[in-house]
Amino acid sequence: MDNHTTIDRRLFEPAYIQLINILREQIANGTYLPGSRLPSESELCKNYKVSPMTVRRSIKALLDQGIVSTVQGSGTYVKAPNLNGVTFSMEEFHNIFKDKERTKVKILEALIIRADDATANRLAIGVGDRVILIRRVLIRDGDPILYHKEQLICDPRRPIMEAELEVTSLHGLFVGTGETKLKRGELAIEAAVLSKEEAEVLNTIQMQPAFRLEHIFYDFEDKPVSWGRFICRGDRLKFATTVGISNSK
Amino acid sequence: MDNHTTIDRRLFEPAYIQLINILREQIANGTYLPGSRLPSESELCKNYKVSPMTVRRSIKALLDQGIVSTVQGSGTYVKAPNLNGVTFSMEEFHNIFKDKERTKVKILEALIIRADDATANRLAIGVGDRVILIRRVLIRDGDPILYHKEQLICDPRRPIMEAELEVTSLHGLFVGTGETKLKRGELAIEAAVLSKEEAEVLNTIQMQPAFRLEHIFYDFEDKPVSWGRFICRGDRLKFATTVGISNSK
DNA sequence: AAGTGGTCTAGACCACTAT
DNA sequence: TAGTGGTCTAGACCACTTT
Repeated sequence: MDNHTTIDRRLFEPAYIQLINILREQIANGTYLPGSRLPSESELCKNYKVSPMTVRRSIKALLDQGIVSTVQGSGTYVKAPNLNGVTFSMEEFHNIFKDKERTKVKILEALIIRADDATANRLAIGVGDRVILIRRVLIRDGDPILYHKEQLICDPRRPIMEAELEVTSLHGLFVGTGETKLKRGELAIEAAVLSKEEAEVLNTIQMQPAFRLEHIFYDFEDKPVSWGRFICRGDRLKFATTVGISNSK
Repeated sequence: MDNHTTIDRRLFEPAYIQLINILREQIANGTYLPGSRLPSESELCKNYKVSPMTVRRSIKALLDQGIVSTVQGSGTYVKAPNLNGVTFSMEEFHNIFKDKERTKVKILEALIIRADDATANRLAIGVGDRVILIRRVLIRDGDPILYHKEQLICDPRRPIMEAELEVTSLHGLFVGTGETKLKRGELAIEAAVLSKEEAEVLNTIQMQPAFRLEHIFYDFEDKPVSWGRFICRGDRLKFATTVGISNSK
């Protein structure tokens, strides 16, 4: 009955983290199989000598990890791994930017052009209105790995060039500078094959599989400020994730 | 000073949800700009007449949504939207399976073959060992949209065919049946172009951009049970998400 | 009726940051 | 030193499920 690990209050690790790991381990080793019920919250309180809020916090964490599901009035149940709530993170993508030593951003072009249909549509402006086009390539260890093409609305109230380039600086997009005037962004991943232009910039051949990450950013008035695309060779990027109990905590 | 919305205890909506929405709205309308500090937890307790745990729950939710960050001893700060913690869900993908009326799974082939290099490697068996190959196509409204190719280890202790097909039934993979013996799975999205075979199954032309979702599932002894790939035309699938404050709650 | 999870209170002590 | 977030307690009441 008391056949379980205990929580060590002397450790640096908080009680609710210890309880998360205890329950995760018990699920991982088959003590509680998919579909079975975990001990009730009040039982866990008694067994591990912690307060209800601490138990709830631990269970909430397992809930967020997609490992269990709760049914009010009934109990907490171990979920079978499934593809339902799976998410893929951009961590791999993000890592490209992390070590600034190895990566350099090269601006290929920055000029004012007239908006075409697609651009006018996405930026909610008129066809032929002026927009700023920026083409950048991100180079790691001398190797071009990411092509970024972006169009920004021309705000007459703002000074044009240098400052504008900072509105969505690549670094700002990724780490978040805290000084932005941007409220939100919409992102989408598409499968694509490299066009001739894209292949040239990325120093490879046409028709190779690639990811396109399209983004539109909005200001606090919900007006579009910029839209663009990251293009990345498919063999340089992978979105990976796990379901169920992964071995690394 | 008391210039704020209040929490209505008569509503069905819990207090912590109301507080989440109040803070989200204030961030969305620019009351608190990116980089600025939210009122302290004790201030929020006083202002909205709720207990510390309720305030913490609300702030934890904003933290999980990537909208704010907390610094112990300093405060809670509004984050500028960035691509750092962005995740893409498989919801769109999952929706393909949801209405069972419109979608049918057709088994193209199910037979025992000898493992090749790639299969032996992923399933941790020997080259030439017997595996079960299943090729399925998912059809929606008469239109083939998803091609699934999977290889399962032959477990001599299990009866072969019918039962085996259920180990990773497409429906089971997505909704989670609760009866699985699977502990965890690893997933990865790759960009690809359709091969001749894939294009034929999906009733389209070669070299079209496509997503490949590779998966490996493990049992409770951490032994691989199956590996396979979903192949989907790029024009039938899009992974989308938002950063910052999205307009829909 | 008994048990379960969902919400919430009104405090406490600690680690950390700012000044 | 004062203020902040991080952890935790020991209860309470409610909505819901199970028997």
